[in-house]
Amino acid sequence: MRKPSETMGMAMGIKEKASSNPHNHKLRKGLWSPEEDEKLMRYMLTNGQGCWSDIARNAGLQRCGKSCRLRWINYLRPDLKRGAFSPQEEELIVHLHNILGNRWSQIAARLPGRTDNEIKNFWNSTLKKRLKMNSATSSSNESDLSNPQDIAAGIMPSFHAQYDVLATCMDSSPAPFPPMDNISAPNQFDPFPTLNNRCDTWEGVGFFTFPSGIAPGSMGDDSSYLNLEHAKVGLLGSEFSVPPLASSTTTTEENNYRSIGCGMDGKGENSFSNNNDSCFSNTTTASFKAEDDMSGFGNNLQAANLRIGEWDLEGLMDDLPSFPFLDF
DNA sequence: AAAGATATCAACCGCATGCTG
DNA sequence: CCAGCATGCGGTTGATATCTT
Repeated sequence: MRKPSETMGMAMGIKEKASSNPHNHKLRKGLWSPEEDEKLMRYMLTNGQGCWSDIARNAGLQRCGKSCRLRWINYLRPDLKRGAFSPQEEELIVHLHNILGNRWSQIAARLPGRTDNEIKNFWNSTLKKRLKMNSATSSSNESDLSNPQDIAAGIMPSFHAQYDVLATCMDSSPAPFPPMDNISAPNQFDPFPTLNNRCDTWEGVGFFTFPSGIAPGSMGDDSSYLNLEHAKVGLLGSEFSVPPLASSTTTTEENNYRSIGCGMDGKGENSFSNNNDSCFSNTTTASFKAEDDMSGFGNNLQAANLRIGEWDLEGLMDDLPSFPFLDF
């Protein structure tokens, strides 16, 4: 594992020498030197957060505000948790990714002290690979890869039961769920179907359980909508509790994490709000980002022209008690 | 020991949204 | 309404550490 080191910073310092020339007003790029870190850290601790371009200027940094912001968020923030992810954190990340997909900032908001970048890197470099290996191992033993349930089981053995729940839901509920056996042709197989942007596709519903009497899609006028208002996230036959958004910190940055507006944004991605009420009053048809997410059985789902509306995943998560094994 | 392959992660980039004048 | 700017997000890149041959 590569550790941040001064040598890296020094090396970059040399590389960036030209741009740090006082007569050259080009902004510096690349790795931060310890001196730059100190300047930014000192400024932030003294003055607090403000306009990032002002911070960059006032702190005497030849960096753009964006770069300063990133450095602060990902490295200098005092409340950052250092070191490797604990097994509990790993599991939580996997769970949250199943629910939220690649919404790293949303995931990070539930892992105090961790940054979206860190989680994203960890997912891409470690978890994805590990789960893929699990999948391969599992599938070579007993599973038929044409069956999504088996894939999910291979990737996340502990989630197998949730697909049973899904199957039950599908059996008893109308319209919104595409038939599982329509989901994928074996040779188009995305080795990772359950891990890609789960809530962007119907794959995600596999991990939701519904209270009795509430059938998925039965709450809205349009039966193709999935209303998650009362859905709970299931795990291992019991309710999987997702930790609430981090609330112990008071920095603006942390608040920013929590101030994502409700509804679907222009990117076609849904964003969420802490305001549960406003979320539901703001119904929007979601045309989820699909360009690189609809691999595997997602393609077929897209073809089915399904829509997901009235998401209140934020509310859903906030309603749940704390994740039990995290000692934040 | 050296070279190549792989893993890791800091930082950048482009795009989108929100705010303000 | 529009333009410009600041901010936030997710994807990607590239440098370096570590592992393997």
